Amino acid sequence: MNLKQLSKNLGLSQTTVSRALNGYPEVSEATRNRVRLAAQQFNYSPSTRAKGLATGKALAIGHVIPLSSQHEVVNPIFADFIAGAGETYARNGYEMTLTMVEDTQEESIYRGMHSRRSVDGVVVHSPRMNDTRIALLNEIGLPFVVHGRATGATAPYSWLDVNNKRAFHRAAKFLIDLGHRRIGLINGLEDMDFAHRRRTGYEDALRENGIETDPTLMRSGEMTENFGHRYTRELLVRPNPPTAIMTSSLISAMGARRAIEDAGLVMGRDVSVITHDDVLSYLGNGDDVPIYTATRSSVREAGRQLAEMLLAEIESPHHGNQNVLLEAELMVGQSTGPAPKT
Amino acid sequence: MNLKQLSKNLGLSQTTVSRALNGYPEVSEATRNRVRLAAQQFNYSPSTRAKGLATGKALAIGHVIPLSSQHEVVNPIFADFIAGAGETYARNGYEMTLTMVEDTQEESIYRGMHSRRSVDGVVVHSPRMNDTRIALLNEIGLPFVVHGRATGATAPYSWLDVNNKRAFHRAAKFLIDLGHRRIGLINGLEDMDFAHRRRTGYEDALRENGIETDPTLMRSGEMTENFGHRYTRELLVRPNPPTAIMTSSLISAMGARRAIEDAGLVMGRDVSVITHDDVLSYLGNGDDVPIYTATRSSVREAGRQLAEMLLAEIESPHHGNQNVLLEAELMVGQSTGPAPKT
DNA sequence: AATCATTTTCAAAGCGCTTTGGCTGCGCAC
DNA sequence: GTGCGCAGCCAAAGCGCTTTGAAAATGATT
Repeated sequence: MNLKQLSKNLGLSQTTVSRALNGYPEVSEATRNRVRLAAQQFNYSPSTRAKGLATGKALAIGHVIPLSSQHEVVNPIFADFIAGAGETYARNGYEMTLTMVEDTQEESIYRGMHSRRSVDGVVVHSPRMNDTRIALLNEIGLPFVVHGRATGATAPYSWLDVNNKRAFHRAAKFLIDLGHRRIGLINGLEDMDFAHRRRTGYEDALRENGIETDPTLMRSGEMTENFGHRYTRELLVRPNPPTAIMTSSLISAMGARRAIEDAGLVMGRDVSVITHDDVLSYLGNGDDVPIYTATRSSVREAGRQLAEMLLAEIESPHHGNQNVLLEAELMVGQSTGPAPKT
Repeated sequence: MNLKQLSKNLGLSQTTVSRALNGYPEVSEATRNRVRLAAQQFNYSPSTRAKGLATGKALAIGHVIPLSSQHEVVNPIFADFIAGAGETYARNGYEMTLTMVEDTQEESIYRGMHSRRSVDGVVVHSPRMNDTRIALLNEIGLPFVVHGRATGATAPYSWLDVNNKRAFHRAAKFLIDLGHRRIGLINGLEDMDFAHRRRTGYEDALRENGIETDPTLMRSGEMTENFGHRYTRELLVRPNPPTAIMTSSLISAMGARRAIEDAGLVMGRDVSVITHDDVLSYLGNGDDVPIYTATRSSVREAGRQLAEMLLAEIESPHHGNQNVLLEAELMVGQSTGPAPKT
């Protein structure tokens, strides 16, 4: 069923039917109802392609997910982020198109999206330090919002981010207050902007409290379970092992815990752990009392909000850039305790 | 830059330019090269929408991800599955559109996709027992491939599945051979078809070896860490606790391990664990020696293959249905050992 | 009853592409 | 020199919608 057939059926012109369905005022309520009913009855909905052609809008948002070319790891937060964004799109009649791409080819993907006009805007995921995508998107004029920020980007742009620096600052301070002096950091890849900020927060807290930072206590890598395990093990066999460890994700925290227990130690007593928790739906940090003390911020909620920002930007451009900084909560769980006296 | 401008620039008709770019033979190689060069130079690529309108194809595949309406859990395998499928689509010039939807509204989503012709085909995720989507898609004539199977579906359809029944049968047999008699099952939601099959494999193995199945040893739910933990704890405080546990995902296995250790027991010595492992990129089951003994099958590879099946179906319909059954490997890790003598 | 202002409807153009059905001009056979 | 086949190109229609500009119907006003 298409517009032509539907309007013939109703004995109306395509114009009228189109207008009736799209809520234009120059159509009487009586006919509008008649049209709506018929549309429903015949299960008519306008072809996205034709509509897009006629209006010049794609009614679609692109998400380009970079796969780090070496590791081929899919960041597990995407599923939840996208679920959040998807809710917003669905409510507003937008589609979401997903492209997974090696980070080396991202530029051509964005150019392609723009020149074939397949999306009205894009979400930039996992910004790196000095990310080149921002300049690129500004240049080609494709609306976008960044999930995170890109230290080093010169032009202004819209973003939504968690206050990673403050979160890790607070977490480190919390450990210091408990008497910890040697605190390990198991961070995400530090060319990622968020990981860089987290390290800064951690280092600032140490310095402000008169603790020298020790590069051998910090490590960055893909946030997998194995990475958390491997590096925690390395830390624990040192002559002077840390009494506390901060990790960038619940998954690497689980690896850390495994290493702690492998070493015959008890998490929260012998070694404290604080992690960042993105509140992924399938992970969960304990039922009532959190297992891990954590800086917490829902990535799904971030997805919802960011999508709204992007749609607003698309529907009324040139309203200036929007910047949203979400604060993470510091939730105390069972994984932290006073530094053991040696 | 659009076709019209490009052809004017070249002093050729739109027909010729279009044909040159799409590789039709009625164009001389000389002009074809000239056109290609110019297209590249002006960064021309045809509008997907216009192309779609003209050809009647959308060059897009829809993935509809059901969110269980009660739990709002995003199954973590989607990220990897979609990464796999995305590779195939990218290679073949297809886009992927994603819709996250409460399972109660799926039907209208599929109907909508079809009537607005926004996709050429869809992937059906997480089939349930007696899934109604298969009949629906057959009825409206939208090409599809199911990731999994739907026990109870009457009409034939294309699917790609892991041999879940055999995998769990083998795993249970493996435990029985080690002397285990009381084996717990922590399964996914059993209205999901895969979970049902896994239970059947487990039960068959018990019965074939003269062990009575005990419903109080089995439980099904969302495959979260917390679920694995909670139910393992329940099992372990029973008067006659199981000596082995099978779980449906690495994540619930991690929860099970946590409960085992909370109880002061050692996994692999006091309680054996076997899990299914979907080989998610960020999880990893140990580095060299697997931590968990597992039935293993890469969901990412499944995504790649399934996407290929779907594209084949779209490009040459009526070739009959394709069915692919992947076998899971049984990888022995450190989480299993002989049943403790009581 | 005639006029005018609204309201309601319509025909047709246009969005950017593909594709059908010619048309042109060249080389070859007769 | 006429005719034919073929390679190479083109004009125009059509895909399903929106939107412009105009016409028809209605109601209010005198």
